[in-house]
Amino acid sequence: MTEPAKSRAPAPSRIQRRNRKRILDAALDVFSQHGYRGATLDQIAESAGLSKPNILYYFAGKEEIHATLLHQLMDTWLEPLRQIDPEGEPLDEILTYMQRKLEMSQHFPRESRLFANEILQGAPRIGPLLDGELKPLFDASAAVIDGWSRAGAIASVDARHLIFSIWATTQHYADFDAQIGVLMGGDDATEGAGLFLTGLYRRALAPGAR
Amino acid sequence: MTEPAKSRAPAPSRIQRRNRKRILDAALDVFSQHGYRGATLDQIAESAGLSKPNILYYFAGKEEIHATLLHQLMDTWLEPLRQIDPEGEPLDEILTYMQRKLEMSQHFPRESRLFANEILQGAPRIGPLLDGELKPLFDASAAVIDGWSRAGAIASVDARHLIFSIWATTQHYADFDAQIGVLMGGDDATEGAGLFLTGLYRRALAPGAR
Amino acid sequence: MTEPAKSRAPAPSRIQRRNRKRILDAALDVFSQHGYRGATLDQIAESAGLSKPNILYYFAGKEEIHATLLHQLMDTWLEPLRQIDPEGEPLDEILTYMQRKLEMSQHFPRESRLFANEILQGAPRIGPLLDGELKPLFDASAAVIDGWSRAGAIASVDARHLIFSIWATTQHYADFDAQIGVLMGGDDATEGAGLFLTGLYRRALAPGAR
Amino acid sequence: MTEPAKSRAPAPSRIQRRNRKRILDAALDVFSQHGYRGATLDQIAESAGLSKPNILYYFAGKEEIHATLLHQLMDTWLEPLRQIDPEGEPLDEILTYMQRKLEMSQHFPRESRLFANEILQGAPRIGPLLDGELKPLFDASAAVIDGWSRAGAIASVDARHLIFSIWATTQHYADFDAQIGVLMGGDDATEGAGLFLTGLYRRALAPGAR
DNA sequence: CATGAATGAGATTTCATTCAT
DNA sequence: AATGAATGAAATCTCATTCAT
Repeated sequence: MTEPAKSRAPAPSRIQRRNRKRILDAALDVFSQHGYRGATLDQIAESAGLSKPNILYYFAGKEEIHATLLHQLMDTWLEPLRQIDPEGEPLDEILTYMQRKLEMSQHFPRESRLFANEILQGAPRIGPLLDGELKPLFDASAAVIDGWSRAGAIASVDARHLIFSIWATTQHYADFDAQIGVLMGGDDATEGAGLFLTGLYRRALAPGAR
Repeated sequence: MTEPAKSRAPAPSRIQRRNRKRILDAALDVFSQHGYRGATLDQIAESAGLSKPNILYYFAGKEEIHATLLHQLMDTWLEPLRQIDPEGEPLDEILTYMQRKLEMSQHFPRESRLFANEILQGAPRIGPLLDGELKPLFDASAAVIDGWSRAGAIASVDARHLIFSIWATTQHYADFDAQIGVLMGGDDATEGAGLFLTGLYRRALAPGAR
Repeated sequence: MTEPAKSRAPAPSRIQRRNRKRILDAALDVFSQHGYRGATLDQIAESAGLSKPNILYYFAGKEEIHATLLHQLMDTWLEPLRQIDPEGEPLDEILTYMQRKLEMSQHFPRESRLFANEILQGAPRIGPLLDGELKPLFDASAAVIDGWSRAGAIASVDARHLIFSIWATTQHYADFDAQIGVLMGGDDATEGAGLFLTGLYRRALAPGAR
Repeated sequence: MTEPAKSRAPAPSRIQRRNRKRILDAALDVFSQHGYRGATLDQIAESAGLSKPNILYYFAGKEEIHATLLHQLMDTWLEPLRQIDPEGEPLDEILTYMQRKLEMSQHFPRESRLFANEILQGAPRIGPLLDGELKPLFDASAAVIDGWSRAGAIASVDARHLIFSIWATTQHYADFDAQIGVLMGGDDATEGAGLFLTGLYRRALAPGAR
């Protein structure tokens, strides 16, 4: 007995799923490198190995592909923040959070650049998501950290700026990779970044530090 | 008593200077907000209050306007780095440098975003400048700071990553302003940023810190 | 029994072939009449009955259409020269060659004008073809004729200038048609041209003529 | 005693005459090389060493410069034809005419190309001149030559096609110079052309030739 | 006489999207 | 599910000409 067709939302076939993935992957490449306006459907189609009209069979338009990417991104992006354990050892929690963010930058540089591009241009397409998804989580996390700070478990800092600084320093390795590549010559920045940032935040957040 | 016109170099008239300034200012607006590809001459012309062909009377094309902005930017951008005094008090020098960079982000957010946009997309147009102008200065400054670090005048850090972190944290306030605006609600980030970063780097760089 | 499609080379569809032909035909009209710079894609599109972007769907740009025409032209253009038979009766061979060139002028005046336009402006786009394709054939043909001349089979002439004169006199009827139309009043120049040129070259090349 | 200003047509000053000459000379360069549509006022102004508006102070527009050149050209161009002496020795007269035309091509190649360009495009701007100036002279000259031909003073030829052939062969050395340069390698075509054409027409027109 | 400044009309080309199958 | 063909809208840039002095 086969399932009766309940809704008209056709269950996506394997091919459909595979093609959507291909398109999104190609689009991530292209959008993260050229920005929204600089990217063309031709480039995406070429990179995905599909025809242009076929791209538009799966997505209503350029905008929708971009929006889909940003939505998918958001979940991944916020995951580390969610994992901060208010009951954990404060300094460890923060350092671990920083480390996770750094790893995300290193493993998902395209996502980082896609996000940076969007914010840089005033978040014209992601604005609502920031307010709806990011802000509550941000506020909650900042409250936790502020609690630690006031309790003397870490140095006295403004939690919101602390979070900003962690975002900035970790994402920098993805977003400004072109500059880092030039300035580091042949040296790899990956390992040094982790060591440096760990030391930086450990010293800066050590409870009792002046 | 005015200077007699000695040289035959076609001294730009007052109108020329004014219009070039207008154009560059308008272009800075537009490029920093939409990126190179997203910006249109129409927008620039509109914003400059000049006709489109008139824009092209002053600059050979879109690319030249962009290049001019990036070149002008570079000088301003590197100035704080040049002002680090190898003979100064190490911690002060670094904190002052950070403070200057932060002020630049706050006073020249458009320039910061223009630069970020360019790097984000792989520095396709500014690449040579990075290698020719930025790298030597970067290497020299890093050497000075590394000297201080090895001498124990500041905590033991990798100077190159320290500089990256200063760039990242200070520029973040300009480049990610759209996000910060949402997350800070109505609060102004300006003052808090300075206090936070000063504290962060003071503690992290204090000599003798573990 | 049709050929099975074996190769994966993107065989141009019937529509493709038809449209490319239309475009090239329209472009030949326009280019031969207005020259490269004087021709516009608008005119070509209008004349081809296609939209302007559709023209650019088939050819990468104005330049490519022009180049395609010139390349196609070259083959046709050189055919009569290739047909000179070194073993044939010399005077006949030359007169037949002249006659063929004259017929080409009369049947393909647009091609002749396209070519003339290009050479007139210094062969900026066809230069390499002249050197690579035309010159070897020209040299070979001149050598044959020079052989005949030295052997006394025709009058003593410089073969290279003889060829130039044949080109000049025959192509003149296509290239300077506008002038000829005015000067001949209503009379048709076609028949007279053949008779005149045949007589001219027969007398001028007759062996033994002083 | 100076001339009283009689008419309001201001007598052209020395500077005016010099500048008009400069402009026409520059325009001849540019028009003959790029054709009417391909030429730009910028190029002409640059080549003349004058500003663009100043060009337009002397001539009402691009069209007028072109028209002026064509009118000036016509006189020079027709001069050799006028010099054919109906009372002279027929063969000499024709050979001398051919020689003069050839010299004109060699001394004034730009004029030849300007004219060729115009005719090639259907004589859109010189049409009336052909009908008004050239045709009467052409008809008269053809009548003279036809008289000689019928009288047996030269071989029996159609005078009109004879004139066309002389035009074609002589102008070819100016108009198709780019092609001739390639095909002659380093050799100079000047001298050979005269010898060849003299021989060609002498033999072809010798009275009594079959 | 001369020119720096400005522009409207138009040229080539790009690109997201739609059509037709 | 897929694609070759087609296009309207818009972007960059050119150029003859005009303005204002």
